[in-house]
Amino acid sequence: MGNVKRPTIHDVARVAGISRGTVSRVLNGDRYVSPAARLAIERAIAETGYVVNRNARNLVRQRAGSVVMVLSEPHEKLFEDPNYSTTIRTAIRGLGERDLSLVMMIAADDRDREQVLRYVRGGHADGVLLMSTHSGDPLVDALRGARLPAVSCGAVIGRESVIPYAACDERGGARQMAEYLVSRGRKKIAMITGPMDTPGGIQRLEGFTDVLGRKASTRLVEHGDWTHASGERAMARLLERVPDVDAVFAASDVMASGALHTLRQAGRRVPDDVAVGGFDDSSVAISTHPPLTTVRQPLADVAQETVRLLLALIDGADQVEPVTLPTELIVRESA
Amino acid sequence: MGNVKRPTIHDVARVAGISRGTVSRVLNGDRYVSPAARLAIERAIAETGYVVNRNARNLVRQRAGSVVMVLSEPHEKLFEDPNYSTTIRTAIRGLGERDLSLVMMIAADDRDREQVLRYVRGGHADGVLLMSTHSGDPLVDALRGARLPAVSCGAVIGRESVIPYAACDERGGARQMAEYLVSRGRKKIAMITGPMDTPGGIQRLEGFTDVLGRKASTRLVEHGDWTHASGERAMARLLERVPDVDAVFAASDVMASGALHTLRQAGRRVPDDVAVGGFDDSSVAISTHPPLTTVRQPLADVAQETVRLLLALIDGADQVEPVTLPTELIVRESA
DNA sequence: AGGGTATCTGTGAACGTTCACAGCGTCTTG
DNA sequence: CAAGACGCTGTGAACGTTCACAGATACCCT
Repeated sequence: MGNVKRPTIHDVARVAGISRGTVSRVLNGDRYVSPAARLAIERAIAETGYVVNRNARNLVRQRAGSVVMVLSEPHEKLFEDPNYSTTIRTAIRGLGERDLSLVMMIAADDRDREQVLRYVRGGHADGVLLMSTHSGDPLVDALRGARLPAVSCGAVIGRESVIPYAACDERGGARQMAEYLVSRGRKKIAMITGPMDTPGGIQRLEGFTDVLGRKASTRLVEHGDWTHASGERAMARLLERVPDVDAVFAASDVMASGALHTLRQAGRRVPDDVAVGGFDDSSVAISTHPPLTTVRQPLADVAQETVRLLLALIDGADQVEPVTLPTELIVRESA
Repeated sequence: MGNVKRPTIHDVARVAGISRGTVSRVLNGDRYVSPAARLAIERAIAETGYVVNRNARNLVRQRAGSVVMVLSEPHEKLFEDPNYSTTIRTAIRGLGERDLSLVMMIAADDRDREQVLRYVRGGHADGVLLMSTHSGDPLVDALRGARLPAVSCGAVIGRESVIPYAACDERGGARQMAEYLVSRGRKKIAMITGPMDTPGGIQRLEGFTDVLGRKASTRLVEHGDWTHASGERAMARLLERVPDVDAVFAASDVMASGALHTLRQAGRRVPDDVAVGGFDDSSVAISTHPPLTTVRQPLADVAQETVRLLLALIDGADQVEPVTLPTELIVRESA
């Protein structure tokens, strides 16, 4: 649009009175440039307003110049978390320092996945950042087949060995919550899990059973699917089966909010009759009544580590060690 | 990594026994290609697994090959809405058909904005998709200066004439809610607005006063900042000033949830004593007690229109007409 | 038959970089 | 003083496309 022609490296060279080879060298921080030349070139760059053309650079360097972040949300759950915002922002910054841009793709259905696959297969990305990918996802194998650097933000259960990841210590976080409920004198502690094909689903339950041991009988465990409605239903089933339940740990704040709803309708007081714990410390945690005691994840750190691993892979590392970071218990009024 | 060399258009030409010019023609859907040549080339493409190199194509075409979506979230509000997910997905699909990829940037603070500006100024994007930009944002003028196609998803108040947009009819939606509350016999209807530098803040209040007329006295209007806490505080002030208030319309579900909290603490029953209306139909709308009557926006349609406008601009249109789409009232139990 | 279209094809020259190479001073060192 | 090392510079050749142009064939119309 009405763009005046952009200055090229030739223009800079001409203005500075130096060859384009040397200009390229200062652009890329080569050692062998005389102070005089460097100064002249920097002046010329400022004067012309030169910015490198990424297409030309990436063409000759044989790179794509971008990393694609794939959001796999099997359900209609989607964004919802402030998680994404933090993660995306952190990723953008980390990648930006290496002149990589972050392109977004969503892999919610087969059509989406097809598109993602074509994209990465086509060599249009230098790496892949997987978000909330579940274990059965065909994308994982496809990506593996494409031999492209890929890292997951959050472990991909059953695939830890095939896709490196940075994640928070979900199991440890669940353990914190369970220990807290026990320490408050709760005796009959139930759990509402997430889907058992997600890391959050599996590992948060593991942490729970770590603490409760054989007290964590199947009678006290119900499975949800992260949604509010599933939290409601799971709580209803628990109340029916174990009327004297005095605490419930939901694997997400949203499900905890559903549980609160059911408890209220059943006339139970929270936390007096039943203590409720959530997970995520998402925005709903403070909009429920009472506000949720929950587990906070170190999202920014996880994101940063994810990017670090991916960059290492892009730089040619054969493999990288997964990273796990600790969570924090946030005590509010629901427990 | 370990990538075998990717086939180029030359390889396809060689395998098909046809010149690269003709290959390029079938790739770009040119009319003048004989059926025989087309067939041979398609075979060769399939055989070699050829995929066009975007850098080379974009280099010669003098395009960036991507559109950047800028998320401007002045506060810590950030993602939160499923809004984003829908919008992003729709945008990816729409842009994908034109071989444009969607790169994400966040402009929450000056450092971010600086980065965004460098990026678009540098010609690294063919267009800009503005999300939730507020009127004072320096980015708007900067973008304007860069003479780059830019469209906002949701109007930028005070800048409607400078940045084209697709948005839902916020004012009409607020009108729907106000009319509904009136029709249910509510007499003292209050409003909790959003920040008055956002379209949602201004236009939802306008719709409210459209219906209430002089009954919408300043006594009945409180300003919030979209957060839960601001909803709580605004409601508290309203209760103090107008104890006999019998309905409140909050400009967002999150603030409505805050209002519910305050009302409950004040011993008011919802909807019996006070009806509560929200806006957005976001995930919190069904996790509150009682579930919120709210206004749903046609997000997918808005996103699609936004992309359409941007593409028109990229294609060289001098200007485009803004688009406004109707909202829908969702009646639940809070009103 | 001859001239004009319409359809199809191949070729050369860009697009804006980086990178390897070669060249040339100057300094150090044996 | 020759030989090498070091610091710095310019040049040519890629990278993989598209696009304009020119040439070739076939067809239609007068």
